[in-house]
Amino acid sequence: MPEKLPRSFYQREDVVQIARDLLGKQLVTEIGGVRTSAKIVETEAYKGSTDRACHAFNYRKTKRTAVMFEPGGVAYVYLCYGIHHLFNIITNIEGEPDAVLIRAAEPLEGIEEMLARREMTELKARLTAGPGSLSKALGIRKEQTGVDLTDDQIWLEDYGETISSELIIASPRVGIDYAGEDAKLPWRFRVKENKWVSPAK
DNA sequence: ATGTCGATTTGCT
DNA sequence: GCAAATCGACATA
Repeated sequence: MPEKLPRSFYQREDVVQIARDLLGKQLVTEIGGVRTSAKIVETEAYKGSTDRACHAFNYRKTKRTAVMFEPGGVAYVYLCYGIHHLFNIITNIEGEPDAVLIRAAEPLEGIEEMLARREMTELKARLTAGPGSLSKALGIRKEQTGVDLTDDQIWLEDYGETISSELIIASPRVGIDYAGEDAKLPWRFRVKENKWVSPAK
């Protein structure tokens, strides 16, 4: 039987380690009465205290980032470029605004529903490759910000699959040139030679 | 296959 | 005002 990841998984201190650990876990949503799930194959870590690329850098708190200061184990969904809903998992203890962005996953359950949400007819990697696409396929919208990940709307399951470290590729995050030196940190993780990751750079 | 561009909320200058 | 943790449409080659 799969195990729902407990709050303690998210409340650990090292957000980079959590980003690695999330590879191979299943992201499950039950929104609108339909269960959909996908196996995570690509993530990125953001650390509020020291990382210029993070929205809550230097503990900057706004209406949008307030949820990042909550104890680990809740969802942070924000709108990027005015259109895309990007799904993040808040980690660490209350007051430490760290997050992991889920960038890509392999579709497993509810594929018909995911295709319908994306207005697609054929199963292609595009369905869930890239943070905006993935959220749309799983039915996640910014209204889900603050949802408790140990509750029954959005959660993660562990099927005991571990991705060995040789299969994890670390690389710099994209689209964050404004972050200066921090843009070079290798905090993006993906599963090697996996067809479901977003286009490699 | 590669490039440019528009969509359109949020927060900083 | 403008640029952003993006994507897909459309153009050209």
